[in-house]
Amino acid sequence: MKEPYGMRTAAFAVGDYDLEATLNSGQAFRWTRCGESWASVVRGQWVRLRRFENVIQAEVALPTKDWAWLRAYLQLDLDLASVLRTFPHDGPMKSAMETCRGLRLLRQEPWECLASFIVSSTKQIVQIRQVISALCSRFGAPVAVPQGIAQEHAFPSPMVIASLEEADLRACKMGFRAPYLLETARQIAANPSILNLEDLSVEAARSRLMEFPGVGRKIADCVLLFAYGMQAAFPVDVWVARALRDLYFRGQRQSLAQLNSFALDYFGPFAGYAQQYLFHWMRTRPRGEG
DNA sequence: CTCCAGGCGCCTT
DNA sequence: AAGGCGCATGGA
Repeated sequence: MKEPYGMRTAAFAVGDYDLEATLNSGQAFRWTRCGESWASVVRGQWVRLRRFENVIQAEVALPTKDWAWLRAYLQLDLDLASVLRTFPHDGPMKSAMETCRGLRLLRQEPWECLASFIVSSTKQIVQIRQVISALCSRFGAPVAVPQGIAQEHAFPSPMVIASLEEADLRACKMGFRAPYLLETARQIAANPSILNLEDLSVEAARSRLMEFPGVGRKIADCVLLFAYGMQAAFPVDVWVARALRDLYFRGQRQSLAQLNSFALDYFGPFAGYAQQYLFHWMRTRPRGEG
C-alpha cells in the first residue's frame, strides 16, 4: 500500500558514493556527524543520512513524497565513472582517485553557497563552520525536527541578512567579511533574479558573481562548481595552488592567472571535479608524503 | 610566542 | 598587468 502522505525515510541505491568524504570535504559547512549518521539542514529541511552497503538512507522531519530535492543535492544520478575517465592519467591524479574513491560534488542552493564562501576567505574550515552555525542559529528560521532532536535553523535568506546591521554579522565572528556579506545580501534581496545564472556560460556567470563585493575569482568558482554544477570552474585556493605548484611546476611558484590557465587546459571538461579530488587528497594525506 | 587559514580590495610599480 | 599588504579571528 502506498502511504498517501509520504514517508519520513527513503533509501537510495548507490554504488561508488563516499558519503563521509563528500559531506566533509569543505564544499558544504553544515553537516555534523552523529554516530554513524550525518545531519544537516538542506533547503530548509532537516535531514539525516546514513550509508549502508548498497544504499544511502535518508530521514527527514515531516512525511515526504517528493525526494527530488535531495536526489539533486546529493547528485545521485551522476555517473561518476564517466567523470573520472576524463581526468588526466598522471601519478598525482591516480593517487587522488584511489584515496578519494567515491568522492562526489554536491549541488547546493546558490545563495547559501555564495554566502558561505564569502565568509570562507582566509579562514580554516572549522572556523567557517562555526561562523555559519552562529549565523543560522541567530538569524535562520526554525525548521521542523523529529522528536528528541535539538532545534535547527534554515540558512538565513538574503532578505533576512539584508535587514541586519554590520555589527550583527560581526557578532558571528566573521570579521572583515561582514560588510561584504551584508552588501551582497542587500543586492540580492533587492533583485533576487540576479542569481539566475543557469543559462549563462561559465565565463558570463563568473563575471556576474564577481560583481558582488567580497567575491573574487576563487569564491566565484566555488559557487559555480558547488551550486550551479558548472564543472569546468576550477577554484584555486592555497591548497590547490600548492598542489599544482609542487606536482606540475617542480615547486616553482606560479601566478594565479597562470594556474587557472593551466588547469583549464590540463584537467579537461570536469576540471572542477578533479580539483575537489586534489583538494581532498592534499588535505587528508599524511604530511610530507608524495 | 609565531604562523597561517578553501581571498579580496586597494594601492604601488 | 602584476605584485604587495592589511584585514578579523582563532587553530595549530
